[in-house]
Amino acid sequence: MADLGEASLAGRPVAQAAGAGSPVRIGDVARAAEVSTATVSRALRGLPHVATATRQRVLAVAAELDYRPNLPAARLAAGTTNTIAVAVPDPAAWFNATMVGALGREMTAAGYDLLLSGVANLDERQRFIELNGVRSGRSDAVVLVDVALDEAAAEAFVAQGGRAVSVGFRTKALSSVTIDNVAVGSDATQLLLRHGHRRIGLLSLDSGDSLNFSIPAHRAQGYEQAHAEAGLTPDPALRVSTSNSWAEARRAAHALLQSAERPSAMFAMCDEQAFGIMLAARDLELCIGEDLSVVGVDDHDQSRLVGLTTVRQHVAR
Amino acid sequence: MADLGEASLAGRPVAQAAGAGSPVRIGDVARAAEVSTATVSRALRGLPHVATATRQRVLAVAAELDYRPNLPAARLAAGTTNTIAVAVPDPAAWFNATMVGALGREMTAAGYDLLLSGVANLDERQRFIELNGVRSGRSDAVVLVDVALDEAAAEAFVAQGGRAVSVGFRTKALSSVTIDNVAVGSDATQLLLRHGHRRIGLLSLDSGDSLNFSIPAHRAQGYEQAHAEAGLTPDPALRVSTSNSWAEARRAAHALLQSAERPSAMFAMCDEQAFGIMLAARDLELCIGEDLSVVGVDDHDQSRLVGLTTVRQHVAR
DNA sequence: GGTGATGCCGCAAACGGTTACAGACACGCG
DNA sequence: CGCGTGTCTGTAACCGTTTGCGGCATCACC
Repeated sequence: MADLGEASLAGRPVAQAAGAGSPVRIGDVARAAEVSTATVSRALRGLPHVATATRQRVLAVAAELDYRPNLPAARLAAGTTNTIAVAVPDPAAWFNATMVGALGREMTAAGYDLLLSGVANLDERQRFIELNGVRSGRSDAVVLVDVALDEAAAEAFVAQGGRAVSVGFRTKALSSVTIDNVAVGSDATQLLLRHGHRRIGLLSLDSGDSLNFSIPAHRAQGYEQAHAEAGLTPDPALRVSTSNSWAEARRAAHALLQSAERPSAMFAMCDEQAFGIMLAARDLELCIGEDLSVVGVDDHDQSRLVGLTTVRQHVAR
Repeated sequence: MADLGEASLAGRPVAQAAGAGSPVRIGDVARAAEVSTATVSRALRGLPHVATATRQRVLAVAAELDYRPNLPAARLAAGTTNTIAVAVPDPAAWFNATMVGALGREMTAAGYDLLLSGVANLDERQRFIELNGVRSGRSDAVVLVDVALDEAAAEAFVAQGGRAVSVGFRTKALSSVTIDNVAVGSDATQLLLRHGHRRIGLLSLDSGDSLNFSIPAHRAQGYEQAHAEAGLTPDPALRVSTSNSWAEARRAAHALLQSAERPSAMFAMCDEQAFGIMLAARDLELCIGEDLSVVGVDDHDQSRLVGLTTVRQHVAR
């Protein structure tokens, strides 16, 4: 049965793909293997209902012909894309990049493609959501990393059949993975309180360009909570807020650290800000660890170099 | 002419997309606008040969119906994907992340999707190249960031009609954008020589997991060259090599800095390594800037915090 | 030997767009 | 008025897979 097929391809050169000769289509494989395209399709994708001998013959012929299925065609016919769209506010930021890297590894392992979009403002978010709805068939699912969606939008998205996962914020309509940011704020603050600090500055994150308002809010809440549990009330004057650029953080910290009753410690939303604070401290010739303690949140490798204490978040699982 | 169309949609609710009612296809738009699908297709994509009135009617109807073209179908028919696949060794590394961010911005602006793949070894590279050839129609082009391709592979790729751009290394068959890494190495070394250093350590990058062997080689070449121009010969003992992890760099630097005739300056391939060196220096209670000068290459924002001198590369244009 | 179950396989109809080609129409001009 | 020219639009043939359904052996079993 398979003899003819096997025989016919014996000894032929393995790669005849040079030049731009007419691309090999599934029909060509079918013809060469003396089966129908249906069988080729099934055999190549490991579906059942294909005799072992047939499958192997098809596999051999496909390899011989160097056949590559046409993805758009397959996607159209199957109605599935094996692609997941990932939205991050800024692909270059440490946390996001690390997250994208981890997602990429998992997806590759699972046979999915990763479509990356930078989504930094409401317009872009809108566009992203529209373009990745089920209807356009661009992706099978989306994961939103620190790109918040309001409940209504999330519901509408899933109502149309969209699948979405959110990272970094919680939405009822979506499954989400987040860390407990109240706990983060609380832990960091408690740490400082235990070390005897009583004037702890809070450098919060502007919601300006970010689409995830809840993180700084929750961490600030933890900050308040830790104070409350210690029977203290934080001085509102110690609370400032900037974007996540170290330059802005530096300016803000500079001002704060020059004030009459300057804080003895600072809690920053992210390490970028923490670096800014440390720069400001250096400007003012304050010694980190003695004159000023700083706690950040992420966990750059570099953090430890400069003696920055951080609450660690394990980005990759 | 357009009256009927215009009239018929006046006052209707804008969004009737709720629920998972049968998805709107191009035919529905055509029917509602009283034109053929061909005209709808042309109108929606801004192609010529459509009367202005007709185009506007189609646009209005499409918006009204909340029509979203099905991408796989469009791609199949048009034979183009509007997608560019980007390969980077490690999406989380600073340089790569920054590059991906910049590419993403440009591509979004140009209407392209960015498909991201981590390509860290030869198998993955092979897979990437196969999957992104023209034949599979997954992407219109690829950009290889620090993922080197040998000439033969590159030629084969373009011979089949593939388009590729390489970043960080040069290949005859591909257009490539790279910095002059010999100059980088030379500049850095000259800087140190000018400052009076005569024993300059070189911390090179292993080619182990990286797919781009030429960068460290070129920089090392610049290092040699600068020495030669100054009439000096670098001590081979000062030349070590690690992966791009700061931990390994730290170990290597530790050993080097403990040796009898330790270097007074170090040139590192990347800032990750430079950080490792600085950690080692701290271990040994050497003062950066006095006992040891360190020059790295990238340009993290954080670099300036720790007094690391870097040769700056403008990643984004 | 008849019969139902089972396992492989092929036919052909989708999937939802794009586009070559040709038709229709208006217009200007000799 | 006939005809060439140019602009707009429709018809229908793809693009290359996937998959529901039915056919046909083969086999087990009564």
